[in-house]
Amino acid sequence: MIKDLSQFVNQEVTLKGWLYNKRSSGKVKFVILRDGTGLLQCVYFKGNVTDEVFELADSLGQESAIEVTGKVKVEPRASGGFELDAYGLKLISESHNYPITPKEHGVEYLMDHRHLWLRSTKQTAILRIRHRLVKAIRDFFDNCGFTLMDPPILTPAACEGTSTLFETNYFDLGKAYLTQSGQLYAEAGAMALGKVYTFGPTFRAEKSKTRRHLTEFWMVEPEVAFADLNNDMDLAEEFLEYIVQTVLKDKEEELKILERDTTLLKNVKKPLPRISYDEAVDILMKNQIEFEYGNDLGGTDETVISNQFDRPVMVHHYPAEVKAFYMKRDPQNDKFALAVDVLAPEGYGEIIGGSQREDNYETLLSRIKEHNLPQEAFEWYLDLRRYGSVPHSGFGLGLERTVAWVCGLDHVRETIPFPRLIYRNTP
RNA sequence: UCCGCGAUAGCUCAAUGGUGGAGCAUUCGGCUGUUAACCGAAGGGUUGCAGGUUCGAGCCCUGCUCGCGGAGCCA
Repeated sequence: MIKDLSQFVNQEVTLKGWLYNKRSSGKVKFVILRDGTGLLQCVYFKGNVTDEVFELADSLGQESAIEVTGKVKVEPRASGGFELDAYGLKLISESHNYPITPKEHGVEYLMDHRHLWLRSTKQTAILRIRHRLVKAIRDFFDNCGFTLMDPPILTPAACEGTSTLFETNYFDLGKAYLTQSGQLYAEAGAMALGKVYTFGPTFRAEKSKTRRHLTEFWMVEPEVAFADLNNDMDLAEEFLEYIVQTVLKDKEEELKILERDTTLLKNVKKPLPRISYDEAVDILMKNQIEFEYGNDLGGTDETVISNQFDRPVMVHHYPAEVKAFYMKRDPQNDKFALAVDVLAPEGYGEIIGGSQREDNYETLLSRIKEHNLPQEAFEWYLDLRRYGSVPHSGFGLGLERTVAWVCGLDHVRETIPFPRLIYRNTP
């Protein structure tokens, strides 16, 4: 593979891949090979190679699948530091009029050709960082005694009762919905295994049209028995530090390709600042932001607040009214929910939302009624409070928002191979 | 659902109400060290759709379609 070439200097190698680009200067052809691990400039001199090979090099279209043979040379003039003094060239399969040229393209056009756009340097860097992030997330929880538990994707009712969900017919049982969160099921898991996490796709049918929204996205949701809100925040900051520092350490090359300024990412270390909703509102007031006390924080509010800090900030104790029914209220003041949102810096907004859960049967039942939720569908959830209920907490981290933040992208649509947006479900 | 912006060559974009252009891509020619190579030439258009105003509309007006950004909702 191209990434391993430093071990093969002055040796003959044969590599398979695709033609990324080519340049020519009469009797010299520069063929840039792409193999998924990097780029390699292959040099063909007329006279050093057969006429057939030279003509073939001349006729290749962008993204032709090829096999090249030559000697690896240290070459400061080539990007990457190595090049191939090439003499062999085989065509595996042709490519002509490749739709994505080395010049500029609009996002809409690139998204129409997403299946091909994925081959480009920037996109492969993003996909590798996404992969590393996913692995870091799994490693963190696996090493902390969590058990992975997969929740169902088809669910009988809304988890939180607020979002609009994708609906489908489920045989004779009526409607089923695509899950918007695995959390309620994770709570059942926490009562069985102590510490669990779910990690899978979730769906929202909201007509959200912003750079932070997808209709299908991935979320990781840890849930811990015998944990209160403070334990939850402790876990969140340790978790964030681990996954961000891991990517910084292992994906330096990819972050460089993306021209990511990693100054602020390096600050992602515990302790993260913790402020209450009231303190957050004070910050808004000091910055002359128009804001009605009691409302949830909007996108611009989050940006103003997070700009006050040099690392992610945790905002806790939100007004209970703007939060989900299952969140436990503060025993000191039941106007507030024991909830926490983690806001990423640089305007990336909420990447984590979590809370301590209501563990009292009577209270939870009355919340379900207040929110006009179908009690029958939540009987199993109420059982968790009937049989050995304990304080427990958890949070959800949006993978795509995290990838966008770490990569410094201005839209989550580039963080997932095939994004699903309200006006796009292809390719 | 609401607010704002946009749609012109395969792509990215120009064009004062008066003969629709450029760069890249494609094809052909030139160049023995190119770095989104460069130089020369050629082909390439129902200006998103439907109406209207005007002697004349890519440009002005109305409606529609599609897209982008934001709000709300949320991770």
